[in-house]
Amino acid sequence: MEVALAAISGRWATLVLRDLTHGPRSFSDLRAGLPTLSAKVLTERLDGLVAQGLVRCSRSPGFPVRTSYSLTSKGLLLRPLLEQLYRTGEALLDEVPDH
Amino acid sequence: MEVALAAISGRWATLVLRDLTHGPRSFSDLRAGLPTLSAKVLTERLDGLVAQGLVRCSRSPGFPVRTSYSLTSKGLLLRPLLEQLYRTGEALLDEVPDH
DNA sequence: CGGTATCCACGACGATACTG
DNA sequence: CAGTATCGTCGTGGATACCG
Repeated sequence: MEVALAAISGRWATLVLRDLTHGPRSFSDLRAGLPTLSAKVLTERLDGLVAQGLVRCSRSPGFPVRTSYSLTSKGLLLRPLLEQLYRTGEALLDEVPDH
Repeated sequence: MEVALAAISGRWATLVLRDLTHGPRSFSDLRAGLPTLSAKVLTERLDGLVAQGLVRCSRSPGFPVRTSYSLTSKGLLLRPLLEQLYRTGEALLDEVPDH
């Protein structure tokens, strides 16, 4: 469990991973999907995810540079967990407050 | 998803919840199960979980005091998520490092 | 037994400005 | 476009000592 928790640790890492489950995304795509996330933090999260082997990054040559972030096979293992996060969130919202 | 993430936010909150899925636990039980967790942090996590309505606490009268923490119906909703965390953790460990 | 009180360290996060 | 640099805030967590 601690291993899985480390993978999704931090609120933003999880939301970045969710976006990537829908397909490859550029740096700007990710920023557009997470409007309140600063460039610095996004860079930090991506660096961490790449270091953990969950995400890979490819860059186009030339200028301006284009990047493409995508999930590795290891990153794809997180999909069921992300789906369960979604389902559990819905169940919690359905529950009457304070009972 | 953000709702579910909030529920298990923090590494320790999740591990406390896991212990409670096995039944009611006293403060000492929980400490024994999480040896590296300080009393202060355990108290903080429990207070937070109670405030979120996921855990309840009952105290025996007399001295020395005995407490019993258990999951509420809302807390029980987290069970599938905790199981998925376990399964995902195992899958990540099976994966060859760096691929 | 079941906590509090203090203090401190570190990482996550945010805002703003700037660069290859 | 895709970041880096700098600075500051906040929450989580650890250590130690103490209390009802």
